Amino acid sequence: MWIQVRTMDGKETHRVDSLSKLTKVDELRVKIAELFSIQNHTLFDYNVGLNDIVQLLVRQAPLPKDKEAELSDSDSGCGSAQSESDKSSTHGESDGQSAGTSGQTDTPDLIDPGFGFYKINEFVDARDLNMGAWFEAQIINVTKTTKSSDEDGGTDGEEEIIYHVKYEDYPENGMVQLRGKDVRPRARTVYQWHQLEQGMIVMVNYNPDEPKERGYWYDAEIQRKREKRTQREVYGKILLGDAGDSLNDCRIMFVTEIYKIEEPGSSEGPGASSDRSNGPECKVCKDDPKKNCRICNCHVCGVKQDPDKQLLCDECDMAFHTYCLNPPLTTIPEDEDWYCPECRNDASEVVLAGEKLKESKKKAKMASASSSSQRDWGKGMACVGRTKQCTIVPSNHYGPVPGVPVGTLWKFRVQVSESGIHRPHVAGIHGRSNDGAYSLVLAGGYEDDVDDGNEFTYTGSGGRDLSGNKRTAEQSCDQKLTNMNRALALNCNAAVNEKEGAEAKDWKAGKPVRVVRSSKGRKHSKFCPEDGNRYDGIYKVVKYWPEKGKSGFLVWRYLLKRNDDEPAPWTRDGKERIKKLGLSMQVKSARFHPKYSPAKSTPKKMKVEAYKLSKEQKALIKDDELNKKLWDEAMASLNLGPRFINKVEEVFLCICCQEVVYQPITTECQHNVCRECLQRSFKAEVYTCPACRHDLGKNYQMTVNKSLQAILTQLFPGYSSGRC
DNA sequence: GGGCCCGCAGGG
DNA sequence: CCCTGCGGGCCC
Repeated sequence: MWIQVRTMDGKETHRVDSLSKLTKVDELRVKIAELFSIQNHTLFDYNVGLNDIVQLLVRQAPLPKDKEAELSDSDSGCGSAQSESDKSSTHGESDGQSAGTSGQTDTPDLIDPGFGFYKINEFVDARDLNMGAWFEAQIINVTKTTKSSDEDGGTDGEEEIIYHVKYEDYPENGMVQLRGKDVRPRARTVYQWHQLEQGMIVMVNYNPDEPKERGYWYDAEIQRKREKRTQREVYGKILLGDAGDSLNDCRIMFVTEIYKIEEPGSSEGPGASSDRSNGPECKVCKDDPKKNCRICNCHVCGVKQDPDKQLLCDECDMAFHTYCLNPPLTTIPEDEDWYCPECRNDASEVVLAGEKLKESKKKAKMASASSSSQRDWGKGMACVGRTKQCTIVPSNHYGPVPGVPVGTLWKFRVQVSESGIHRPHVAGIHGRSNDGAYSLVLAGGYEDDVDDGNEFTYTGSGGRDLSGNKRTAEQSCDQKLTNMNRALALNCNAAVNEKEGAEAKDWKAGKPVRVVRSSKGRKHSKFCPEDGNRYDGIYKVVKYWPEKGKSGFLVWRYLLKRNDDEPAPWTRDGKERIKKLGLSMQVKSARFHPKYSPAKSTPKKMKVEAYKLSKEQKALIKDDELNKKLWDEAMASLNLGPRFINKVEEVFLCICCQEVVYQPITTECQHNVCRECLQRSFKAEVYTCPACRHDLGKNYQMTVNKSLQAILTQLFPGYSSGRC
């Protein structure tokens, strides 16, 4: 097996030969580094695209030395830590399969240098100072040095202990010298789900580049956890170390591998070397080397041996010994692709012209399966997932969402989804065919539609050929009054009629539809926003009917009319209200996405009318004496006009839940945290300020800052709904 | 600027 | 599970 590696600019291409299923990523890294004489590439550089299959077989991690002793009776070096009876109790265990124990049976003796927290030869975790992640390492030497005054402001001449470590998986890095704060006892305690609490600092596996994939081990502060019917979710702030950088609200994919951070001096014995880097790759056999596994080994015989004679099926990813095939293969096939007997399409399955395609495998149907496109899919806002979910109202809620005023503007559809105004990621109508439609988006997808603001026509969905994994296409057949089309019809105050449509007897009595106008609709409607997606309020379905669209195919059409007390955004009142509420384009995705950071979103400096605080608001701000400093900071942004509100939001953001503080506790260290968030922290027996770790004491009296709550409620009407 | 086609969310 | 879909980034 070989792979081809090309640089991004395409100038350099090398073939990496003699790889097998068992090639370690580290080995591959070294090979690539040699070929290109550079290091530290990303998957992107390797052209490993989304959905590309990179088969990794995980090397069995060296067993913890104490476990090794339990499992094998070839124990020789670590008897000192074990009693005689302990040893004898492990006799009888077969040593035949100790493939994972790296052949190095001697446990190094720990040498106490006489100072510092760690002994020579001890297994520890050590931080990589460039990326901030922690790696398994071993102490090779401990020395003392004299601190220079420019570091940490330490006094000149003070002694500092330097740990010389070797990263276990990166021997090519050689010896690295680290200070005490970048070394700690090897993590060995996995938290149980119920032990995880908001505010805890833990060690997690995270991949900043591919957040769904396995990555490196970082410290993280848990921001929230959630248990859904089928899955458990933990979100945290990834702490990148010295630079002080952090990534907020990152979904921790590996919730069963969240480690306790061990305190210096807590190690017992040599420190365990854990298998945490990889976890069991095979869910079936849990990487048990003794088991014959037809999933991670040969799919026919299940035996691990002869990895170089195992062919990987390009469809199902299973491995097959050449000699296990029927008939056996004597040579490795030349073809780029190889399919196992189960996946191979034989002649009888070939789809004849005009025949319906067999829908056997979804993957095979995807357009990318047949094209050789090298595009970098899966990045950007088209493909991001939601990072928060609106829980203020259920997904089948009719009418306005509390706290989201008419005129609210979002850059991306995913944000509209997060807000609860219009939940689908792409679809124009949100509804249920046996209930009704809750919301729709006007984005000019159908040119038959007309819009005069107060009234507009809308075209149903369907009638398009979406094969090729498309989301939209030419109209190519008639639409039916099913799915979302039927849902929207049910909003009309009339008995549903799937043939001719219907007209409401009393249109205002129909079910309310939240309407969002998108800038994409601007080519046809001047009521659409210049940019982004704007919530325009409640409309009702006056009537609906089938008609032949411009395409020549039948489409369902709807007439909707505005029925909302909140003024429409394009009216004088509406504009006034938008200004008053300080509504501005929300571009900040909860996901870390520097390209769309708010600072860059308004490059043009525009002179705006300063934000005007009412007398009452000014008084309330003055009342909040505890936060005088913060208010001074916020008030300095009054000249930003509506963006003053964003500033307030930023200044009074709760560090735990990342929302404007609710029922705020103003700590003695001058930070504001939601009462609930702080209580949660205390429940986890963390009695420090979540923002600065200042010790508040177990018996800290939590007093809600009523003045702050009052002014925040003024500035963010309805923000507290759903927060209690 | 237009075509391609991905993950994601939601319904059925 | 599978189907649907008035997004949106990347490539040409």
